[in-house]
Amino acid sequence: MRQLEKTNCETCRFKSCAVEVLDGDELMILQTNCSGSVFQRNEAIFCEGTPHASVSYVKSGLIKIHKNGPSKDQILKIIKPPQYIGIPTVLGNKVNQYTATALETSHICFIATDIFRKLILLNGKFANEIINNLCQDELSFFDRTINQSQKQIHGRVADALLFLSNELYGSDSFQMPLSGNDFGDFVHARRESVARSLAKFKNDGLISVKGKTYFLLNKVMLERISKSG
Amino acid sequence: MRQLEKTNCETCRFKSCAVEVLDGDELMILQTNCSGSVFQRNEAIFCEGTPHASVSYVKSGLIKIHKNGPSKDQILKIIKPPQYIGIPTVLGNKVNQYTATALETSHICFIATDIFRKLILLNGKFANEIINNLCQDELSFFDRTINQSQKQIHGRVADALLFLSNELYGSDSFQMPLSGNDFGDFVHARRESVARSLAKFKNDGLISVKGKTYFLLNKVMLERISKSG
DNA sequence: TAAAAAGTGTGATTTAGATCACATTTTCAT
DNA sequence: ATGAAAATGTGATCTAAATCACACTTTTTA
Repeated sequence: MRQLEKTNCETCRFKSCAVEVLDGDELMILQTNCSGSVFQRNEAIFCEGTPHASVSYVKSGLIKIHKNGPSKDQILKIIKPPQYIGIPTVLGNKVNQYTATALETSHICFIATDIFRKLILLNGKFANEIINNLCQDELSFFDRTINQSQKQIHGRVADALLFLSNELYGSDSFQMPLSGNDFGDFVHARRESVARSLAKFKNDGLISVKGKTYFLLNKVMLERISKSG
Repeated sequence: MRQLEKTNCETCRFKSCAVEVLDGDELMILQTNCSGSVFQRNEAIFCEGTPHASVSYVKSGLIKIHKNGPSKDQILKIIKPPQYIGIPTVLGNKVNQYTATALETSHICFIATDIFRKLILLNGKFANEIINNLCQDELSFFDRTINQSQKQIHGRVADALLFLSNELYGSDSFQMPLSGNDFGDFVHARRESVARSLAKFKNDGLISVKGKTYFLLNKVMLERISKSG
């Protein structure tokens, strides 16, 4: 059984926007019902199909949200901190509708569902922040869905590289957190197709790869490939 | 310019779950900032790329939510009443990220964004209902995305028929609200591919079509096709 | 009510990417 | 360290669905 540690929400360096608006009493409620844990690469935080009674909050690390489909696993999104995960699961259903797995060492807090709901009911500002969060999420998921389903493989792979560089790491070079299979699950393609696409990008001098380190050498061109599909 | 009519929210027969929890004062606030209008088939309620300052609420009719992709339009979801639309657009961005178009004559209410936000901040129960709504939405969108991107055409078309029958009309026969092109945009396929799939289903005795009326004759088999991809 | 426009059905052809096969490299456990 | 297991790269083949082409039907509007 995983060891959970008590957290100190009041002095937490990684407070969410939502928690920022809580008053003293509310923070105390959170405090006494929140605990944290560390997950290593490839450890599951929660699993599709199992019941779960906590909202999770990513304080550090990197998480993939994935779900089994008719023929393969699919990565719905990649989450970087600070961000809540599993809100829809916990508030909408009793059972997780997807799996969350750490892609690198990650610090996660767990907040009991009923407490989370209590905070929503108590404090409109908290609720408002959560709503903003869910809305932003929905919009970016729409975007991703459309791009993934209409572009062809080179465009999708270019998209993913730019996402990793711009959104996740904020740098033109980064350690690839995804295995070939994961990359495929992320861009709706097979591992082999992704490898071929990356090989072409290397060959064309758009990227270079040393071990797990990726360098985006020509982002302008990658953008163009992403746009043209 | 479209004519907007004052509504009476207190006596409205189509109150949302969220509005049900408002108290007298809050209902008054809503009342004075809510107006309605009727949209005919193919009329747009709001358009992608244009600014919008109201949340829309579908009281009756049927709405498609669609968005331009790199190569074609895509129907993200089909909304039946009672349901809010455009919450993410209005609360997340200033500009609509997608278009909403009536598929049949529809009654829509508009609630000014700042009022909607005010109600969230004022009443945690209202916020809670909105959050439930957004969560439910996200989960079903995940499901749909995975199914659409992993099944092949017959499975996707069977899915869509079952969705229309079970979710939208609650009947084994219904008037098809989608044109061939729309159907394609909904199941991520071309019009021709959909026609071929429907032709096969007709041929195999799974459905029959008279004009715009569809009869699902063998749902068990359609379920099986949907599952097997 | 006629003409134009939009929507639909179906055959023939093309193609992106899945699938298969296997060699090579990396990672992991003993 | 060493062998087993997992992950990766790349060529050859196959296939689902897009694309193209065109006849036919329905809807719109002048």
